[in-house]
Amino acid sequence: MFLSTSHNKIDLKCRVSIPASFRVNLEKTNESLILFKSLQFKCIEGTTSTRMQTYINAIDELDALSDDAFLLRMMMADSFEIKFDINGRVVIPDTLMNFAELSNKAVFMGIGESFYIWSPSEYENQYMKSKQILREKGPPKLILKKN
Amino acid sequence: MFLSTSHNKIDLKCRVSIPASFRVNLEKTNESLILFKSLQFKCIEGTTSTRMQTYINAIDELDALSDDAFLLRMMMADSFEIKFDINGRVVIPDTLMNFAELSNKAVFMGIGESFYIWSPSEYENQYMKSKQILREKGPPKLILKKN
DNA sequence: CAAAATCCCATGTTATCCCATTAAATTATT
DNA sequence: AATAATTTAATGGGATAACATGGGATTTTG
Repeated sequence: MFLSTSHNKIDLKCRVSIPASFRVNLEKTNESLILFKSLQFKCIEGTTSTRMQTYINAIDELDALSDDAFLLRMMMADSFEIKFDINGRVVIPDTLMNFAELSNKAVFMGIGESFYIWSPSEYENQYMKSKQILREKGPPKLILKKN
Repeated sequence: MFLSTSHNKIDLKCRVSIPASFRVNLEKTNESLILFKSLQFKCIEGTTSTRMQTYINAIDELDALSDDAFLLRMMMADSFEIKFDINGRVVIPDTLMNFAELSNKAVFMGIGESFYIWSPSEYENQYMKSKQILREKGPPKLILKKN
């Protein structure tokens, strides 16, 4: 499970430390890390290789000519299998740096099955936005039980 | 799995480097590389020999006299088992070069179980198209579904 | 024997590995 | 409880290896 938020520095080589708790989460199941462009936000999404594999398997079950299949294939094309260095750092690929408009700071935000990497300013925007929605519409109606 | 995108040069001998991560993916399962004409796009598709075998098996489950079976057999006829040189390069067969309208640049696009090889311009077209679909229809539904 | 395909080595660039250092957090000691 | 000691985490930078590519030598083929 990926939880909590932390602010780390991106150096000149585009290296950044993945928060230790996130790393432990990957290591204990011996999974590798996948980074890809979020389809919803201007941020990078990180997840496990097994979760990515379920997406890949899902493609085969769709109509190969459908828009959904097309978008999922594009998502794979914008995905990267990322290796850690001995200190728990990764290099963020150029295309992802540009897409999320990252420069020297990254905000890691754990959201359960995956996590987001934001630029500080974009993170601030989304954070404000969520507070406003909460004020206007109240807490979400969660359905915890499956039917 | 085949992930991410890279732009490589095709030299005068029609040689091109297969991205290292794709090669590793093939080597670790000791599979050979198959290249063939995409049935959907103006591009070359690359995949593993075992996945090609699943295509072959799929033909037998179709009506042998159907158009689908006919098209799949034609696909096999335009397929090539490709050998690497010592540096991880392959030679792209003439018919595939022509089919995908390749000249001196190739865009390798990993899409999970296989990958595409595009001309830069055709790649650009498809990429733009995907961004437009995403804008108009939003992310694919399956991505929101939890397992 | 000529033309083409294949093999093998050379090179520049980029990414990766490894060690050193700083900062933070945790535990131990008085 | 305060401070010292130890561990863990985050960052910086240089050495090394890997990758993509060019070009020549050798083999194959028609």
